Amino acid sequence: MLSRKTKYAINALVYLARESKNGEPVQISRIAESENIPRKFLEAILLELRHAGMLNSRKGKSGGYYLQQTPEEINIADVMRLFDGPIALLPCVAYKYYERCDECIDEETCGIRSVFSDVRSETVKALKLATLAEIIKRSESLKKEIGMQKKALKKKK
Amino acid sequence: MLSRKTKYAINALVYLARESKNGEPVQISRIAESENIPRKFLEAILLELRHAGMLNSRKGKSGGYYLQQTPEEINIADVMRLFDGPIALLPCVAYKYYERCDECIDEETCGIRSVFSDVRSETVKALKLATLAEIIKRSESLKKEIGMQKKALKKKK
DNA sequence: GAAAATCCTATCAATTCGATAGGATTTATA
DNA sequence: TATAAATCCTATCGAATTGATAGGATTTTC
Repeated sequence: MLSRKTKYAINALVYLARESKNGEPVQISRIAESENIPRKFLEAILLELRHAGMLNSRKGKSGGYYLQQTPEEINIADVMRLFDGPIALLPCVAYKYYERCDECIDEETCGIRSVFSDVRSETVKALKLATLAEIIKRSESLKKEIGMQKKALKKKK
Repeated sequence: MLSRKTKYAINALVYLARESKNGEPVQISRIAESENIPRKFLEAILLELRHAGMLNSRKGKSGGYYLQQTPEEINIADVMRLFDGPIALLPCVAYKYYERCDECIDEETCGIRSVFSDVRSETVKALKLATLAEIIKRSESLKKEIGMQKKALKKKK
């Protein structure tokens, strides 16, 4: 499962992608209130996202955070790796963060590893495609769909 | 990442599928030594696997554990759920273990949820297909492949 | 009845996780 | 140029989880 930290980070990023289109900085407290994230905790999260190069900030009065990369560049895979470490379910199939399994005798012929290697590839592929832009696009097309369904239901009545 | 417990469980199950084909019980200590798992820890793991119906046991002298289901029936998805809980990365897309996200305003139109729902489906599908039989099959075909490669390399020399 | 196996509950130490505290630093602006 | 308002940064905390162990109860074979 995602850690709360990662979930908060994703929510904050999507919020910024939505609200700060023109690159205007948004204050921490505004994000915290809108997304229901503990203020101080969010502060630490945004700091890490800045160090990772996804966000940038302006200090002082009228300061705040804004996207440093485009919504098309920022993807869930990178965010997850930043806060939760490897996406792989076993260290021996991790891309960054690779580590040998201690018990494993022969990695090359391990059937378990083979299975988890496939899972990792699939997952990373999907999460790389899951950019902020993609997430917003999905949510908008879902809203449209639901709207259509409600209309159809009303007509039926 | 998989917990150590789940990894141990998978290793023990694969071992049993390999070594106890005729349904003969295998002692905990033998599995523990072969797979490099702390004896007492493994004891607790096998107990849980029995309670879940995957294993059965015989007590007393010449007792031990053996598969209760076939190697084709026992799959990684079920083992992971047993020890690590949901396979989904967000509680709101979990199959068993579903839970609402607290902050989420509208689950139906959440782009984040949509992404993680896709990931979950893919992952569960792959892990359901990853039965003990499939794992053993993969490891054998990998051994064959590696053998072939070494032969080819020798010939070249 | 003794040996040898599983069964079962309780507990422990270390780590991780979610969160907070408190002040240092920077910047806009009145 | 002082002050208000924002981020920056490090330290710390309590609770939960994780990996592992202890110790004896129970069952079965011979």
